[in-house]
Amino acid sequence: MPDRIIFYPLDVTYKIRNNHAVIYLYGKTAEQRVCVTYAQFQPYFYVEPQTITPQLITELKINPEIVDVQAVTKKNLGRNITLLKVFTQLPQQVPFVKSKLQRHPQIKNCYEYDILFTRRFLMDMRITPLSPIQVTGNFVNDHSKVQVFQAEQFDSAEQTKTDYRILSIDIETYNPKGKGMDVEQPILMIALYGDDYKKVLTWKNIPDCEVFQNEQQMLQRFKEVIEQQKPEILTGYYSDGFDLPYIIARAKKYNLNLDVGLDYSILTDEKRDDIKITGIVHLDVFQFVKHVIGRSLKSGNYKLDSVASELLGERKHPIDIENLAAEWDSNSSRLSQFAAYNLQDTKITFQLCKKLLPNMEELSKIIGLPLFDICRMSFSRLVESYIMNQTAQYNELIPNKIDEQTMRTRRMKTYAGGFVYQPTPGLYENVAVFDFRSLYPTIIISHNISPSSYKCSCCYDVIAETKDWFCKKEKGFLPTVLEDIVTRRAKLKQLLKKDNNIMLEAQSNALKLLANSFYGYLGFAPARWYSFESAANVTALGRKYIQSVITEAEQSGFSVTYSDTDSIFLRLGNTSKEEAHTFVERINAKLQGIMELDYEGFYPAALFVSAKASTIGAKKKYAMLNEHGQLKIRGFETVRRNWSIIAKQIQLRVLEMLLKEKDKEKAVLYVKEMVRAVRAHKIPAEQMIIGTQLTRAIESYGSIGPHVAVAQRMVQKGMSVPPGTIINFIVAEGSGVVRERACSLEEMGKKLYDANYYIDHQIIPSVDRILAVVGVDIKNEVLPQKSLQNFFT
DNA sequence: AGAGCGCGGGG
DNA sequence: GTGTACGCGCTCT
Repeated sequence: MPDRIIFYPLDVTYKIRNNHAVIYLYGKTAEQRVCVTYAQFQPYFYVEPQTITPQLITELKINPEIVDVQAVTKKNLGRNITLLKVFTQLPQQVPFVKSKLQRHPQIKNCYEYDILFTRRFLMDMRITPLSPIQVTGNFVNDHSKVQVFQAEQFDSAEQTKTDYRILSIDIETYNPKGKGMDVEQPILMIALYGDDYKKVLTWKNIPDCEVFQNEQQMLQRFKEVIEQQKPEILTGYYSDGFDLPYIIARAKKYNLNLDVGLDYSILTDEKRDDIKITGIVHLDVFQFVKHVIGRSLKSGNYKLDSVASELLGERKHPIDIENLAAEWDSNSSRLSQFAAYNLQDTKITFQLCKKLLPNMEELSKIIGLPLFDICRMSFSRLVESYIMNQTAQYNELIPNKIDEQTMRTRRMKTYAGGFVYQPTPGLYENVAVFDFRSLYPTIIISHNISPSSYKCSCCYDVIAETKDWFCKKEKGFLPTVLEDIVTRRAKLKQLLKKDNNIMLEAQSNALKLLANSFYGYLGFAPARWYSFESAANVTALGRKYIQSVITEAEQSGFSVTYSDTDSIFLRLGNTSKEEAHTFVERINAKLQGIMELDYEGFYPAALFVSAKASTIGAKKKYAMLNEHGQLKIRGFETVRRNWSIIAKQIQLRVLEMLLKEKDKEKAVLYVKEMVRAVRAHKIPAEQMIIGTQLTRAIESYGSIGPHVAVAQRMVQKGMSVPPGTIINFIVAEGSGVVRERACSLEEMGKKLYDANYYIDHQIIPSVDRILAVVGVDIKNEVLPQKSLQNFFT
């Protein structure tokens, strides 16, 4: 007698058992974690023959890897197409059989051969991650940490919600000042934070911590806590790139088996930049922030402190982590503050995860992909996955990915982008920023923009600028999918008016995100549904619409400072902030449908710099001062690590002097003074250090940059420089290219740093475009003699 | 000018 | 895992 369970799928994988692909769905019932297996799903793909003949089908069936062939009809961009559905024994045979059949003289093309097997299963079986399903089958014995339920059948179930157990992790490592990630150094603390467990593990006597003899025992305990806490979600901040790879590397050193997977699989970071744990969803909050919500944040960076501060109103503990190594060595009593700092990081990561989870959950359900994938995908991939999920409903064929050559061709072909109101470089006061993102979805829907409706033979209604037209009679697949998103969202908004439910809100956000990403997807070169003509006409129409808003803004007494694809920066002039609000309301009242101008924020000061070698303002490169006196810096590369401390410091001070203090003379004097100090070698060499990461094995470098040259000498001295090492170097005086003069701090000895290099390549580039805005040519200010010298010789 | 390479997040 | 991010800017060749 079979059992029945209500199951919430969280993640999916598959294994080969007895020459058969078996799906392993990991998730939970209302009570506990469970693994559901299913063995009746067969891999397949499609081939398009010249003509379908019984002989061809018979011939294909002789193939040892092919288990069945069926004729099917699908729609391919509006046209019907007859195909053969070719089933193989194993998923990995699909690409193999596809390559073989592609060479067959009677076969024109192959389709859907690169849809991941687990993805195919979810789509075809209509199994939606996180949505409960009724599973009929039996509990069986298997080598697993959770009960395994062998499924015979899946049925729909009542859509109820369940909670997930989250465990947040964060490590602190021994990392003496100035060094990058170095897995040769030990992990000092591991914090874990969940609903029933909030603890810091360490191996020195620190109050309120779980103290171990050594790092190895601490790591062993880390594994135990995961086993005891039984999280469904393990979260961290940049845990894909730091915490987990670090833990894996240290465990490897001690030959410690990190078999945390629910099938006893070992945690590994081999050959991938994300880390998957079988049966436990590893959510790296940073990935989701960076890919999905980053653009909507006020903060210009994605550091944990900034993001938590903005989303939670909670900060990291204000402690200088650079001092940890020294305090550790001296057994300082202040170590408990570092433990508290460590725990705080897991706490805010836990809270961020909880806060963002509804959005991720709804995206996961709407797009039909597991949370693991959702939290790591960029907009275009989210859109593509959503469209792929919709193909079944419309019987559409999924277009193939394209080859490298086509990709290059697509990338070469450009079209006029979104409207860019060229900012006049300048320092402005009272700037209001508006977001105009729902413009493009409306255009795609109302103008039926899609590849299948492009230049139809039945209607002719040209778009003035492009002389193109789109069918008015037959709706294209893509506009249909997009309109469905918009309609669903409109209904949700009605519901939200009555019931301000967090999940409905998240659903609405997910749909908004998809709708707003649709246009970008059409022009995204690797897109399966890429359509140059569609993208080009969307922007052409967009420019028309936006320009009319800009005209209106100007007529209302605002000056437009800057505008690009999705935002407009207005200078208030004599008008007030309230009038800006009124203006937005007035525009919104006129806009049709869901078209909407969002008020993004108000900035008392804003600085726009010019693009390189141009008097036109650079796109997405500006610094603004918000109402709380914080600088919002966008697009300046100097904030990065591979600039010297001195250059970063000078840039920040100059921006502060211009935006906060509004004192350009002071800024110029400051730069001149710093240049003089650099020239006189009054700045300590430490401030001149440029840190660049060695990303691979030293032998594998073709071109030898300054950091590689320094690393080569380190190797000669017998030091180990594994990939990931940050090479700190200083450019010393002398002749030859930069590489020949790059030295580590130790190698500097009595040598002097090359003042000219730092002035020309670090300091001036970090401020020249900023100061150019206020009419200062810093190069001339700093090097006034040059022109005179030329004059006299 | 084109190719090669590193940046972000973490400590 | 039916696999291999992204877009920009610097340095070397």
